[in-house]
Amino acid sequence: MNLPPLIQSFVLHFGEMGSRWGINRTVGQIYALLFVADRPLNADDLVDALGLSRGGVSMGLKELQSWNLVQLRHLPDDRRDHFVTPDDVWVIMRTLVEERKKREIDPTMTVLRELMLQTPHDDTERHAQGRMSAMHDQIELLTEWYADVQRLETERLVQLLSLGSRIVKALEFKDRLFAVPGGKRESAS
Amino acid sequence: MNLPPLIQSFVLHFGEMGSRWGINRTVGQIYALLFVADRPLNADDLVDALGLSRGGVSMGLKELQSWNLVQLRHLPDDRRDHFVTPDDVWVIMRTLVEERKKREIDPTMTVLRELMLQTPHDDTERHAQGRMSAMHDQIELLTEWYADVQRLETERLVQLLSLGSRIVKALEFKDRLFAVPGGKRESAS
DNA sequence: GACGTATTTCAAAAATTATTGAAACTTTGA
DNA sequence: TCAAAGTTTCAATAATTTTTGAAATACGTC
Repeated sequence: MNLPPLIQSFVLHFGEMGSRWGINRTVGQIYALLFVADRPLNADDLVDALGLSRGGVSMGLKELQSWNLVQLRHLPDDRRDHFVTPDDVWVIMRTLVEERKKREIDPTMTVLRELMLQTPHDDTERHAQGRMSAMHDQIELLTEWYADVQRLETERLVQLLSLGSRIVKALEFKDRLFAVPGGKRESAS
Repeated sequence: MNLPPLIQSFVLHFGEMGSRWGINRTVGQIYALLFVADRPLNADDLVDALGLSRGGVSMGLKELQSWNLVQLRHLPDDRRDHFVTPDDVWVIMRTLVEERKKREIDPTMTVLRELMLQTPHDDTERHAQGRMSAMHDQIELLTEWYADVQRLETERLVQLLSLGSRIVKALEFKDRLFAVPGGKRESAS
């Protein structure tokens, strides 16, 4: 590996974190380098810079493309494939959430929905189904909230995040105007 | 494995998803069973129900405890350790986010902060440091938002989530009242 | 302290996942 | 159609992770 020290530290860290993030070292390193690179890189660049095998780079890039985390880019007068990550870190974050949801949440929701349809057969199963139902409903609330918020332009989203929990102050003030249909009654606050 | 069909499907699914969630099959199955069980279970219960080895169950429980996802519980007149998951799925979700942040985000933030302090040494490093800085700032905004929102009572949180992006309507209305101190100047909107 | 029970540890084996590199395939331009 | 350049595949190998189960340790009671 032959990289400026700042970049090398970053790349090595991403390689190490890979296993916690559900990707392998190779993929982590390739992504890290593309993320900080100041120009599109091709497979040879990656092989040289990271000291990986040709095949490994090819597979890593394929995986990153399947995650929509890198994009193919062609340079004039060069028929090799080059790759970049999106410039906008918000685009990257949205992609990450989207893809993780697809891989880590959607399959479970499918199973939970199926299990909801079965008829419990004794108290133990009835209790289990109740727990699964609670899990299902909570995940659904979260994913629907995200689907909703995700449609906001980045600028509004940042505004919202910057506000943090001060948002609640605004809500308290407006409780009467924006009542949630069917919402619970509360003790006067 | 000897479980009612509804529970068995759930347990097997969690075992399969384990690898995507960064836990192993054993841990996934143990957690799933504890989550739906209608009483605290001990290590023997888990060995019998899941067909795992004694040692595997011990290690799995240790890992789940390190994640704060299961709690030790003692029953009267029984000196064996029993285990439960928290009843409240919101408590579970908060724990999960907390622990994933600790494992998947905090180490990277530490590295990013260190790399921010280094002096870039040419244009390539300067560009790389800019990218790292953008990554750092975005993650910080998100984690601070979460730290903030996380302090809300569950009821308020659910209220907020239910509102989804309709929250923006409220914000638009109140832009002038809740200006963020030090916020960016923007083209007139 | 000694006994019986419960729990943890850990080395070895099994299973899974990552990586290499050579061969096969694809694409492009002449 | 061919040759050269670029890319992907995949079987073999390496590395890592998971799982087992027997031995060691801890705990509680007499």
